[in-house]
Amino acid sequence: MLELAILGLLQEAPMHGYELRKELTAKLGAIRAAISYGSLYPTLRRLQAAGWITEAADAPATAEEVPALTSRRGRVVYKITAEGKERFAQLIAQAGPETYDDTGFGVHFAFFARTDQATRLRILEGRRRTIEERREGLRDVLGRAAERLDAYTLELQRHGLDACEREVRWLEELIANERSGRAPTVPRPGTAGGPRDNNSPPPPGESRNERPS
Amino acid sequence: MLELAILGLLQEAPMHGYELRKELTAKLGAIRAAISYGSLYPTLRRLQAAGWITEAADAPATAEEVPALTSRRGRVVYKITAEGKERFAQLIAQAGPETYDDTGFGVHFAFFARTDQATRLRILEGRRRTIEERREGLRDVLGRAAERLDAYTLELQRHGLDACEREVRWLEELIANERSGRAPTVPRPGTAGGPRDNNSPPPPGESRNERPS
DNA sequence: GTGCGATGTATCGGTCCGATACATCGAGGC
DNA sequence: GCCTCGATGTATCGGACCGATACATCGCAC
Repeated sequence: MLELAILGLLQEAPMHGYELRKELTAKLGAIRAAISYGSLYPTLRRLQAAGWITEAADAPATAEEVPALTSRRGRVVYKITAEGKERFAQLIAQAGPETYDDTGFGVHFAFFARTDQATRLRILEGRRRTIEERREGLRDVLGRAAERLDAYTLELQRHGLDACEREVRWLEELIANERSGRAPTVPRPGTAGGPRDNNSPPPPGESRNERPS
Repeated sequence: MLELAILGLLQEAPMHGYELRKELTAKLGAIRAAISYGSLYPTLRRLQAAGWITEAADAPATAEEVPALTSRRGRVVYKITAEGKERFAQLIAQAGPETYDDTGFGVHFAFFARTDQATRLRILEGRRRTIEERREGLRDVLGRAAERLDAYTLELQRHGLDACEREVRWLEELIANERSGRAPTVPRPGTAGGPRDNNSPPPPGESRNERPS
């Protein structure tokens, strides 16, 4: 998964590790906390060894030589290679079971802008299937084994069931949109904050964003 | 986490590996797919080495000897030791950062029936804090970096933000209940199955599933 | 002039997963 | 009577990822 995410991000711009982690966190913030360096750096090394990315030490400010003072190691900028782009295309197009679990789906979805429509549809439907099965499992437990479980465990299952039902509905919307060629936006009744406003009302002073919709 | 879950389950009854996995899946189905044997068996070995569980080969049917025919290995039943119970109590009572991530919180919550109220409150509030921070991160990205991101990534963030807000509300309810000594049940508008019943109505006869919607 | 937080690269031990292998047992078909 | 097939059951191995930790530089506030 990390491999796919890194390749995808480097396709937009060359980056060094630290930056990569920040972008990764921004892009995948909805599905995982933050990528650990203990995963990131080894993976970068692996990708480099495979020839999918290359190291491009960033030139200091002016093109002037700066002759090895204190042997400044500095940041290591990685960029994707042609083989790397191929690899990305191959990874993004294939959909196995690991594409449907929480993390795998999230990463794939985050790069849907670089995925063709048929694959998008396939992944959305696979994910829906997976969540529907999880939902049935929870319903089973809540129905069959309810008296064996304590109130807290039960409440946990109910909350999980709720989340499943919600996600299935979300996926249905996305699938419908996908089929009709509309933009991937799901209507949301009363989003955070405003009672009837569609987007987050920016505090006056720094008003950056227009309204996207 | 697995260690805590195993110790918790074995506190209810001795079990063998396969059974343990099924119970684990039932109890934690809301937060993780299924425990892999590649985690389960090594962990069991580790717990046994630490003296927290012991192996108790189950006696075949009658107490009669069954003299080593085909060297039937059979199932290995594990039971918790006194030290194991201590270990469980210690693990369940302490709350660090790893107690607040998705998996850690889920496991702790699943054993809230064996946790004292002060700890429950501490964990619920820590979890709320964690989710609030995640929520703020998502709001930031949606507000500040919206124009840098494509429509799919944006939709993913919105869905994540939604889930965060929902979970915070759920936690608020649970915290309020906890403080007032009520049962850990959160009111749910149109739950699956019953329109007004509070608990699972055991279906008469064999008619398993009513109509879900 | 100095401490401190952000930036930046890197490794190590440990947890957990997915694939795989293999053996037993009861039910059902033929 | 035989045979296959799915559920039950134990186990290992390589790999992905995390959390803790270490260390170095830079700019800025005090």
